[in-house]
Amino acid sequence: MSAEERRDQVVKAAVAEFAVRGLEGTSTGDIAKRVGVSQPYLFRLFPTKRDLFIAAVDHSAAQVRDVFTKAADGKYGAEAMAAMGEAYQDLLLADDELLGMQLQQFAACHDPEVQAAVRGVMQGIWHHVENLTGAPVENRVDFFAKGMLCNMIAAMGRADGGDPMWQPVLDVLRDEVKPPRCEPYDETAEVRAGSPRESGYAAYVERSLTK
Amino acid sequence: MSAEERRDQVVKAAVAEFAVRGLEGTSTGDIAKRVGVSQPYLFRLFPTKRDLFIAAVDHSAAQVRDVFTKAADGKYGAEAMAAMGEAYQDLLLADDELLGMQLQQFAACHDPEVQAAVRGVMQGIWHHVENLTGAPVENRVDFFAKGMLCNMIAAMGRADGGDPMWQPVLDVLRDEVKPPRCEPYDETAEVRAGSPRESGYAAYVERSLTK
DNA sequence: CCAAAAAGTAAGTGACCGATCACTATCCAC
DNA sequence: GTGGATAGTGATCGGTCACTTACTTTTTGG
Repeated sequence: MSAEERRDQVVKAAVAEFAVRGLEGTSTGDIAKRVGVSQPYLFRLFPTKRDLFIAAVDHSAAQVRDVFTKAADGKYGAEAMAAMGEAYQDLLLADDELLGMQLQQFAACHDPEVQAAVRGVMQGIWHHVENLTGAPVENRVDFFAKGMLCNMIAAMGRADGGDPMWQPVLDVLRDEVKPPRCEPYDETAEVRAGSPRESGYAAYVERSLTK
Repeated sequence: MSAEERRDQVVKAAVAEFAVRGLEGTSTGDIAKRVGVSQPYLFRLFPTKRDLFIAAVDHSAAQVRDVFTKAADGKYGAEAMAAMGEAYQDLLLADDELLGMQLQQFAACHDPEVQAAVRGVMQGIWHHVENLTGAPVENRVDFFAKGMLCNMIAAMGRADGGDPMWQPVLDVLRDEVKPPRCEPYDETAEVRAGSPRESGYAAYVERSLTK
């Protein structure tokens, strides 16, 4: 198997492991065992454990961006954001790993290199949402804030094992995230100067692909 | 020094250490060194490292509740929630440890015992806010969601070292968290059946004190 | 066919970590 | 003062972990 294929496998396994136990709680041996290779071989594919963690962060962020892109396909403005909110909640329910990485990547931000990576990744998602929806900053803040609350509630226990007291909260989130704010915003408003929006969505995707 | 005083010292040191490196990333030796006692002595005060972590979670949650209580003193409804939002943001700016513990406690939720503790603590804060403000669930969801977003942004880098791109986001948060929703809610609305509100704020404080 | 490059591993290494145990020092009631 | 409770420590143990080295196997291009 080529090194590149192995690297992909390793990153996926790393996401699965890091999402549960975090950067410091996961051993490289656990990841190697999941892939089915020897533990030392990981260090030929990635120089350090931290680099592997950052690759896992990048991978799961790319997944989120893809889901947003697909959800918003052909839509714009409030409609696009509604579809994205729904898609994100479905994704959280379907995929534990994504939630775990969200939690763990912020917890690992005490490491400057990880912090820089997380910052870049979150900027990417932020601009991606901006480009996909064209929504003003207030709506995007709301969108992201609700997403973070979803993460927190999911961390405390998924719907089954968890406490039913959060159910009304989740109901509110479902109702409110889908149309992120009740009052519609002005989709014809001009983009403010210096906004990354001006670079365009296509340009952004291209940039993130070539990187 | 009495064991009880030492325990308090240790918990405070544990908050400082755990907030940065998390449950798995912090060694008991680091905590002991910060307190100025030997590492084995920690295990006479707390049976395991995890128990100490949970004590740290409880401690920082009590701090948040205290800040909310003080901020809401003499106020109710929207006014109380506005004061609490402001107090929370000030607290986040003034106290790195609180933010760190917020991040780390959710990341450590893969451990069932930690998860149970975090769930209890967050329920406490949730009901506390409910009792202090009497605000309906939509407003509290908004309040908590914005708080989580604050945590995330702070994790990616505080105002100084960080990226200025989040400044407009913070501005929105400042404007919106203070009056949590622009439209005022009906403060005379009857409390829904089974709501913890019926137990009353004073009763809640008493319960949390005797615990 | 063969040599070089690439894929992959077994066996370690030194450091660290949570927890235990056996021990000492200090205080206080009688 | 003495005996018991309590505060506190040094030494250490079994185990783990990230990472290295030195080696073997497989693939591949000429």
